[in-house]
Amino acid sequence: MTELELDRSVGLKVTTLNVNGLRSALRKGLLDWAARERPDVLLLQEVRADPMPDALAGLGYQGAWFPAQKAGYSGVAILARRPLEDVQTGMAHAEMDAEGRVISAVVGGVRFASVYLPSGSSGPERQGFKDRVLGDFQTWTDALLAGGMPVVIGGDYNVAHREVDLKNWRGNQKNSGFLPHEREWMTRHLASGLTDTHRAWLGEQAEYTWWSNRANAYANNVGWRIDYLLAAGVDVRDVRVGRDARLSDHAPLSAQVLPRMAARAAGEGPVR
Amino acid sequence: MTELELDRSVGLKVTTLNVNGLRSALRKGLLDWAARERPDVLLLQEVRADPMPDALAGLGYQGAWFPAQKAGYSGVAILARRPLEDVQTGMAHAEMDAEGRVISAVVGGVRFASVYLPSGSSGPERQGFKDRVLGDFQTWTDALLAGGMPVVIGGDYNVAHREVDLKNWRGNQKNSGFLPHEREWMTRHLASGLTDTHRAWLGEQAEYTWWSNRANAYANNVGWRIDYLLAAGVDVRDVRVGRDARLSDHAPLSAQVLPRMAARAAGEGPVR
DNA sequence: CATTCTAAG
DNA sequence: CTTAAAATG
Repeated sequence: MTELELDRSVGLKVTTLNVNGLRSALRKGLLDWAARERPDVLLLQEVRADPMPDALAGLGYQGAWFPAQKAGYSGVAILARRPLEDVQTGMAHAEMDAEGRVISAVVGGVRFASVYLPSGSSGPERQGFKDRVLGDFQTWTDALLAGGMPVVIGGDYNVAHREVDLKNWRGNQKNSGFLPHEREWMTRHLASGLTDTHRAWLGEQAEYTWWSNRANAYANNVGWRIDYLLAAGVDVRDVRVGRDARLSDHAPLSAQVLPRMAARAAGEGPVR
Repeated sequence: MTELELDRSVGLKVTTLNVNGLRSALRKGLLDWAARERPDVLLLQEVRADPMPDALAGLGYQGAWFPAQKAGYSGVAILARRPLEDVQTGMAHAEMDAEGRVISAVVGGVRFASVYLPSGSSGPERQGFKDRVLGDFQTWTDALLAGGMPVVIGGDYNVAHREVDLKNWRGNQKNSGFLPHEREWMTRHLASGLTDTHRAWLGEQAEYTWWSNRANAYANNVGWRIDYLLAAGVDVRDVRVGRDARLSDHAPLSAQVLPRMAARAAGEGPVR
């Protein structure tokens, strides 16, 4: 057994990725990427397909799927190379659950959640929906954290938190995703006991996870950081944005998740 | 001036083509094809676009367009490298004209019509529509022929006339496009004074103008002859199917159209 | 601008 | 199987 394998055996590598259509991401090389990166837990959003159990089975993944009622729309999934325990589809919220936006499962003693919060960019009606469900989602995470089990939430929040989290913060102060009340909600969300592991590990440097398909947003790195890995009760290290993966309009966001004890024993200083 | 150019100067080269989306055909090289083939008159069906006056303007074509009311559906056009006179959109038939299925214009003293008769393959309702309008279309061509002007009708009739006109005639006797009453209608249509120039020039050999996109119909040449150039009052020669063009699921069908006198003077024996 | 779905062929 | 549009992001 190599040192690398030893190192990995103490934790779980997790990746969150908005695939913008799983079939599209597969065409763009998701399988090769997964074979290379080998995350232990893969949290997918905007799957836009009914359950595809064979999608990553060849690489040893099993999965739990939560599609939207409407075909080709939204949908989340959680895949893992270890047993998935106590899968929970949805968050007991009729509107959110009709759109397939939350799924969670326990892997290695940690509850992992794949979350796709609504976009408000298509109009006032959807912004209203987003605004309403942010509060309900907070209620759900409050209950989750109260359970006491270690938690990792990965997903597309459709909110950039601070000015450093998008290229044109000045011009986007009136646009969905960087509205003052969305940013304040994110501040409260993090204060409720969830660490923004990207910020904690990588600091204040600008690094984005989503680029519009319009213009040349990606080439010019005109992006937003709207995908997060939030953690409670675990230590997290090696947080990394896979900017070059090009599997969708979002980048994969990965990290090593370590049980508190194991990390302490290693004598390092990981996040939280 | 070469002999070829001299030859061309006595007549008009006409091509009919179901483009299955003009934008798609442009992507597949319609412009290069037109620059090579240089038909004087181009009869297009299934344009599936609003008027695109610039589409072939660079090659010296002017056009008349008759789109369907429903965007992206059906639509016919007639383009020519000579002046278009007396353009007539539609056939004074509310249902047909709402679907942009007939347009005609006079070029060089000949009335050219671009026709897209309905498909019945999507179900009984559309087959019923097709069956009804075949009679109305015959009424329209009767009036056209009664006018006494030379006529060329080019288009997608969605009917194969005889057994030689499709690969699997036996298996298609109950399928739209080769139903007995459709074939009988075609027989009467031709008997009303319109020459099937393809049959007249090329004889009994099997040659198709459309291949399904399914399976490997094109590679196996499992096709149908459902596109026609029908003529009255003109001589027609050099009828040719451009099987290798691959501009859509249909092949272009081309011919030389000669005023009766010019053809007679040349001492040849053209069609009719 | 890219995705998936639908209607139509 | 392919096109174009519609909805959505």
